[in-house]
Amino acid sequence: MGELASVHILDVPYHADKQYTYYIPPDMADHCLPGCLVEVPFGAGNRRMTGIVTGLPEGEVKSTYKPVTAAGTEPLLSEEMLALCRFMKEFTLCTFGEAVHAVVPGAALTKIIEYYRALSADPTGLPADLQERTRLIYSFVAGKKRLTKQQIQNEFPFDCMPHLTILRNKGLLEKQSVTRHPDEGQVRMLYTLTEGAAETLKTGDTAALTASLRSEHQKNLIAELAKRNQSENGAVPVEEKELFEICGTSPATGRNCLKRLTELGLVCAVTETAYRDPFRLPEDAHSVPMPPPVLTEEQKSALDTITALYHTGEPKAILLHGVTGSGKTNVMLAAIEQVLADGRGVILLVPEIALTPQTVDIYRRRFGERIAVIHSSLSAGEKLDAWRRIREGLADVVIGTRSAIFAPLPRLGMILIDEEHEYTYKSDTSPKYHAQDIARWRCGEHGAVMLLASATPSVTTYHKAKTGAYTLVELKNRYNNAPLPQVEICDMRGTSPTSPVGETLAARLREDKAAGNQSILFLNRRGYNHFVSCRSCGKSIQCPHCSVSMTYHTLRRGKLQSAAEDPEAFQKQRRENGILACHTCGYRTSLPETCPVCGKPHFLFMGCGTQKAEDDIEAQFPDLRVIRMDTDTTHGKFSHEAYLSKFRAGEADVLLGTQMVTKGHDFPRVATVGVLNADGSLFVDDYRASERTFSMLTQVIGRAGRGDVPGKAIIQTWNPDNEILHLAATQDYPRFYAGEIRLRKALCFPPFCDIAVITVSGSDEAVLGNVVTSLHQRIREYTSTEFADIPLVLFGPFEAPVYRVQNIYRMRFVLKCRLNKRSRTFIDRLLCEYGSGTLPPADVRPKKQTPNTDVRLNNRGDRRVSVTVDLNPSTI
DNA sequence: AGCACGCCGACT
DNA sequence: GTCGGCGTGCTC
Repeated sequence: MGELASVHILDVPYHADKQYTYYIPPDMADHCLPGCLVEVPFGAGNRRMTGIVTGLPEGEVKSTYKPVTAAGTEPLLSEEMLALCRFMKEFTLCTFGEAVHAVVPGAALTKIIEYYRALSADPTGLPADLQERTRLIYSFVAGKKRLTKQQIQNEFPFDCMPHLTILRNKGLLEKQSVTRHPDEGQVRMLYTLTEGAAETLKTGDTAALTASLRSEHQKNLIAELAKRNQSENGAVPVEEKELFEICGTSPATGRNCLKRLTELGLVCAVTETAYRDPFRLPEDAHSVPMPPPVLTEEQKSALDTITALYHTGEPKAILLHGVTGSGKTNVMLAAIEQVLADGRGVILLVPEIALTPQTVDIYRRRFGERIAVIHSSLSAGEKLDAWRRIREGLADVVIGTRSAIFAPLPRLGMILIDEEHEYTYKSDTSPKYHAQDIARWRCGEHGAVMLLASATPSVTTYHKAKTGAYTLVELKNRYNNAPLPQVEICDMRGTSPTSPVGETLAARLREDKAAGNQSILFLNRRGYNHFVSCRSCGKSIQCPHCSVSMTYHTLRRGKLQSAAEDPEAFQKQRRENGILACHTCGYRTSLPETCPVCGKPHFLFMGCGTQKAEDDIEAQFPDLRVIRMDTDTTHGKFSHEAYLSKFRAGEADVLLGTQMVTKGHDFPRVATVGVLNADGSLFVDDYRASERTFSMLTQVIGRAGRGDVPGKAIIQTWNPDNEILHLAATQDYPRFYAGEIRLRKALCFPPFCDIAVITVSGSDEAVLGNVVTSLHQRIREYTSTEFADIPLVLFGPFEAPVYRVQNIYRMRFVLKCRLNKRSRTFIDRLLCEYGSGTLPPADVRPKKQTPNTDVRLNNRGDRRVSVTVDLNPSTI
């Protein structure tokens, strides 16, 4: 009874991700509960592995069972989180361990690190029969204390594994594993007067306490503590460091004094968990709580619908569709208030924290200390602290990006997803979950409400609202009945595709400047020139590791020489002033002197990115002050905010940038918004291209003319007749939706089917080809026999849109089908069969492998392939 | 991922 | 005969 544990082991490949049964040694029974972290021996070599106890099955101890070797003190995962991990494994086809990594902060998990160590520091006198490479590795390791496999591998261009195995078998190297325990959190030591001392103080004064003391320092410390003891809100313990600073005591003396005073029974230490929160407001900031916003009639009625649904106590999903400027935030704020008043917590997801500091600020000022903000630029320890604070119930308003959906609120009442249509809510690494799916599941568990908000909902969400799965709540009026910005679609046909600002927009920029207004320009491409191609052979310069063109970036600014006047000097200057960068893998290199393909010396610089736009605008309008904002300029933690506040303060006339300039910033003085290339996102090979373009344009247009300045949006395009552009110009979502949903139905795209993308990748193209062929055969076999009942259409195999990334080749299959238990079982089977990462089944393998020449000594590593699946990916 | 088992070719 | 490389399959 109770002596067995079902364990899911973390960090195992998909096909080995099963529940394993271990027996619990009697002394560990208290610590092996469902949700606990355990350490178990695994595999033939009994490697130490971390696992999670998922259940305590009944049954006999079989002789094959191994024992649990260590256990955490209390469950790390609640029952809800365990169930959530199981759901994610099934729903997204990830491993249980990957789900756990998403659900709890990394710092909460035990890590077992394996090291290699040389048993003798002397690299001479090695056995004679060792290969040169083996010796090389040994002398490298012998010079160091201990190294991980990766650290060793990084030193050598060939596969080290076989050599390490040999060295270990010969007793020259030793493998050891070290457990790194979870971060325990920081505890602050605070000092205060003992109760006895406090009593004395009540009857007498400070002098009564210090009378028996001889040291001046001790007297000072007591005086300060006494002062804090008598403050209005009871005793206020103080940190050692602060205390010493106030009293002007050196740390060494201070500590001695405290020790002595403790012995005398006058002072005692209390501990307090220190939750790190770098974005916490200073104390006085919440002294003036923000009053709740006053709602318009329309907003009030929206809130009533939401409240009514919330009070059913049953899981509900609502789409709050409000045109830009209709005050969705006010309704959300009010909804949150109500849930909090009901004693339950909320999660608010935003697309990207860095871009919405004002949004976060609104909530922070409203809810103060109850808020936890979660996002990627927190350190591991800060994330863990926030997580603990939420679990303890100390924070019940959680604001964050995608991963905040896992916030362990004990009583969850509502999940709000702002800008619901944003692609950032879909994870692109395993587990490839969509925050909305997790939200729906959690709301189901808690009987909570999922509230999706957007001005341009995704077609799938709107469809659910239209067909009754979600409740549709609409806000149709703009705040104060503010008029929509006037939109002008500018035909750019016949102008040079490299000149970013057309005549209409140029005139408008001048007007704005003259009137003291500001403008925002949006261009969906970083860099200077999008690509560089050879004048002779026409080939563009490709990244050596990926199959994409490299983008030219300038490093130094300066007057650009004209190419027409002196091609030689022009090119020399380009080479000296800039570099080529790969936006796929980050590889950077200088511009070559001659074409790598044909050897000719002249290049054409094509396409326009933000850098070039900035230069051109400055050349065309010398008196305009431009701020450029893209991932190249905003690397620092707070640099977004720095640029934005500079712009808000009027220190520039034009804000030029990529996507990030379009997100919810309110700039009262912006009169004009310009979209430099509206076509950029229109003809992407993705069924959501129209949806994206519509939403992007709507958002950009909404930036124009806030405040008392009438706004104008100028959309430059080479396709002025495109319907999507016109629909966005009039902000006519219903018509956009009607057209789009017809198209989706006719072509069978979501929401009328689901899409599964299976990717096979590997660094050996030939082996990859074999695996792809084999997998293709197997899919066809399955779909005509065991899984013939699944309605499905198979596309592929074909090369991924970017075939090669960092020297890994990628082939794809696209499956159109309904995702349900049955079709997931099918894909699960494929992953298990092909997921072992080894060779394809014998029947499709070439008879003889290429001879094991010196060039390809790392046979094993080269021939590995991996098969992954993405269900309803955010891009295809 | 890592380990052992088992098959086939090469070698004492 | 047996040693060793490589491929296959399993991990409580």
